[in-house]
Amino acid sequence: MPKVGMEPVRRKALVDAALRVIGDHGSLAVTMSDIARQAGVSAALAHHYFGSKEQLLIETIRSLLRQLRRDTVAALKEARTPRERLSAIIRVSFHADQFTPETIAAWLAFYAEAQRSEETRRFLVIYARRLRSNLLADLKALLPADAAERIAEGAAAMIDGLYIRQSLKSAPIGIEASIALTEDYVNALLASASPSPTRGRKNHFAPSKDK
Amino acid sequence: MPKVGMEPVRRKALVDAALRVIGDHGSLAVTMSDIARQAGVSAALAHHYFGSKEQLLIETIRSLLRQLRRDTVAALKEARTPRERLSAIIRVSFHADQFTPETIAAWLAFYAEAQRSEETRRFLVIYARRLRSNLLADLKALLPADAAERIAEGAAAMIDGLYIRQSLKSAPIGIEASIALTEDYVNALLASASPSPTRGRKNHFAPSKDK
DNA sequence: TTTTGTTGATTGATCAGTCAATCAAAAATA
DNA sequence: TATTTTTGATTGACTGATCAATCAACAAAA
Repeated sequence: MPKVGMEPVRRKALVDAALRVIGDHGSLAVTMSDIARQAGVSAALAHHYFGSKEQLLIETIRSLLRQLRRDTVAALKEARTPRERLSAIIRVSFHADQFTPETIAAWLAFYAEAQRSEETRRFLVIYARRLRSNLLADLKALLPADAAERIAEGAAAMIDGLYIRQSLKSAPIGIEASIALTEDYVNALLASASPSPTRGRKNHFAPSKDK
Repeated sequence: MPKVGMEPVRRKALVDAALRVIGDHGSLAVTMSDIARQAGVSAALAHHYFGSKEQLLIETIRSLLRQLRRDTVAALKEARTPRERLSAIIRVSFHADQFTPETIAAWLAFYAEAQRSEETRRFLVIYARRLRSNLLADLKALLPADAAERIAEGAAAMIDGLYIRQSLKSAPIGIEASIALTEDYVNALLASASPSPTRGRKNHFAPSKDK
């Protein structure tokens, strides 16, 4: 069995195993032994390749993000108009792979971890920014910048909120319904922010100051 | 110092301490010693009154929920019309006490814990249901039931999503902006769901089933 | 003296991380 | 080609730290 060139194979196996174990267990409080067992190697080997548990977890979240970016790029490639691209972004967010209980649990665990681990937080901030700016780019083609920014913020929040609500597994909402809900939001706010594309917008964002 | 009738005092002190320590630390992986120290007693006493760490955490989340319900009931008492009540519910969700980094971190930690602890999950489900049904009750006074249900779901998701995004502390959104965003959503969907209150609604919620 | 409140010390379990040793492929050398 | 050396892969066993939970004991009311 012992051969040369095992490193990339083991690293991938361990990262994949970590994702699965974390997803099943619903928490980052899993042992290196659990992860290593899932990957079919010893815990010592996991330490050998990653140095520490924290580092393995960092690599794991990176892999989650990489997958999401791959999916997003692929989906955007198919879309023609800004409006289509918006739908593509929304669809990817609820893509079947991402929306399993295990993956949702893993995301949630990383969000919690981000409260303590600066590096984990950085990665999640990257995700949040990316989602927001993807939405923003296309919204700006349809709306004035200030309205576009608000809607991007709102849509991103709704997507994240649908995720977290899904994590409770009570009255699960379903992929299609989640997409529909987010699309509805975008449609309704596009309509209300530019009833006619040129003028007469109502300002829903009353700049009321904190009480 | 030892006097009789300490039990309720200590219980409250410990629960409050737990909330603070969890909020600061951003995780439930805090020790009984940490909590007890914050409350000014020994770890053994915390075990004496709560039996186990898990039980103390359960009581802590209950207290969080109790506070939220108190605030909600109070806010609803002031509101007259269904539309006012909707605004009251939204406002309470982002009430200053609830929207501090510490409290948000605590909520997030409990969401993560809910993946493992059945009892924690039950409490969060109660919260989710309560938010949804509060919104629903007033929306039903303004809209047909099916539209009301969708908007309630969407608004609840947006509220939770704004929370989770806030937890990342990058580009924090702020209380008033969060309220405005949610209000905007409700306004826009009220408008789009009943352009004239009687007929002509568009059905944004295509009942497409999950593939 | 009984009850209630309280703690320091201890126990037992769990885990991340380390280390020395083993094994087999690859490379170097004869 | 045959033999030796080197190197990467791999692990079991161990260590040190942490922590929840327990317990025996003590102090102050009742």
